[in-house]
Amino acid sequence: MKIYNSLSRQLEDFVPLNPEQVSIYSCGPTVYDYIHMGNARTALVTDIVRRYLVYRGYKVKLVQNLTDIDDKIINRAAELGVSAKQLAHQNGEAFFEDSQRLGIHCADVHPKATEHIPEMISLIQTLIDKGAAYVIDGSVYYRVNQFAEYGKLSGRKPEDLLAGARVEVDERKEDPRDFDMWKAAKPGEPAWESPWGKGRPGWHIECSAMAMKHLGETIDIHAGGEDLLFPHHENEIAQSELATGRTFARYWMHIAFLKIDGRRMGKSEHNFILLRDALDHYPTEVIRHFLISAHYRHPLDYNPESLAKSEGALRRLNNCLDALKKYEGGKDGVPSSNLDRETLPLQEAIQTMKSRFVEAMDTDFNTAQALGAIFTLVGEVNRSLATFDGAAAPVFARAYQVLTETCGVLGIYDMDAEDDNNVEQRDQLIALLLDVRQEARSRKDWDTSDKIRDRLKELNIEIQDTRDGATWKIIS
RNA sequence: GGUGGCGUAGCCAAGUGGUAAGGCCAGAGUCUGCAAAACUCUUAUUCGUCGGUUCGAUUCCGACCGCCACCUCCA
Repeated sequence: MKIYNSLSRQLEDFVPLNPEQVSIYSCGPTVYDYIHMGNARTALVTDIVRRYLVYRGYKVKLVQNLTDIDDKIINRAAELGVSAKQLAHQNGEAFFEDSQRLGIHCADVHPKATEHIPEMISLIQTLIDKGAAYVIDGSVYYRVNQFAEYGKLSGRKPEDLLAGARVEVDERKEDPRDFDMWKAAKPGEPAWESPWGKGRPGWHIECSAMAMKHLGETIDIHAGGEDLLFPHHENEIAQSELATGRTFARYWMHIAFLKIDGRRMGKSEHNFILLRDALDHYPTEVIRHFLISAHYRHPLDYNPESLAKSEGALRRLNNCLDALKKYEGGKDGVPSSNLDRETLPLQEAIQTMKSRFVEAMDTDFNTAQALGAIFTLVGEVNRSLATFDGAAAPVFARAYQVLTETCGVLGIYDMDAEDDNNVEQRDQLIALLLDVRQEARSRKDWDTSDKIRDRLKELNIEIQDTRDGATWKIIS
């Protein structure tokens, strides 16, 4: 299994530090607003990485933080006339709600910055003791020139960082590259006690402290949006590695931006689509399919056309799976050797699909390629479904199992879609109507027949007349 | 100015030093009382442009053109 490591800028074999448990830290959102589709992409990729590792037999511990104190939160709270704490809490809850609606499983730990102040203070103190930080007017700065490897993640040299930089240089800092780990409190701001006076943590220190607390000094995979590569992740490395003398994260994964109209979807651009709004318009699986239709390191453009394409693709997948479902768990009846020979191509297609899926996902989680494998099998199954009818049930059952298993890793098939108490009665009523309609049809009473079809359609139930009689499905 | 990335059919998107997965759309067909839906089939001699290396390049190298991102908060 290979992962592209941003640190080495190449594909590397994935070998977890502890074979018993893979540790993953994912940079979560700053909760001053609802999350948008770009945030969703990162969260979804992390979710699928985790699901796939589990599928491959690993145990995984995933930690995803929430930044619940920073300038944006303070400013937004002031605008709204609520406390920063309250605003962060509300948006934190909304974040969990939205994530869940996208089918993202909860992380094992969702640490919050404000609940780890002691750990951060301790880490900062360690760095001060090592001469890697200094205090000015109650704020603590990291001394970048103490860390020889600074810039190793982003490939930036000290001179690069100065020339043409758009940073407003704080004259008090020893070096323009130095960054704050602890911010002295301004009047009226939320603040915590510290050895350097009242204040609050800087952005980068929280991830260092929380990742190390929950996953140890060295973690396997650290993931986040590509915008975090510099300075956020670079600074996390500087803080953590200087403090512990150990490698902070072994594999760095950076998820490319979601774009809209060809430009980055971002909060500062005010061009974002909220995840919850998208979820109001499209099913979970459609949005997931869209977000994984391109490889995670490639930009993806959000637009209604692309979502419509995913809807079409999902329809194709669901039709196939629905047709296959009736063979689910079919007893392993031994097909006649004759049939066995005839279904050999399908049996091989199933095996091929599974190995192609694994190969694709093994190569840096290539979801686009994995989808290709899945849809290739869908075509094979559809052809076989027409050819073999029900006689090849065991093979169809196998196809169903493999397809649901792989689609389950990607989260693009909702097996329990209609798991509802009223379903049975509804089904019986519709069956009754179809019965009546069939009688009308045999009398060539097309008026009655069509009336039943049309009226059901008004109720979003669509009839399809097939060779084996009428079937129906719910449309939206 | 520095750093990184991208440019594959009408659209989206994989991929490989040996001749282009998959999806959407479109066209044709099957089915049907008519439909709808579904399914099947068809759709890039070609991978931004120009050079180079090679028996052979879309894939490697160079130049150029176009687009994007990071260097300030943003996943």
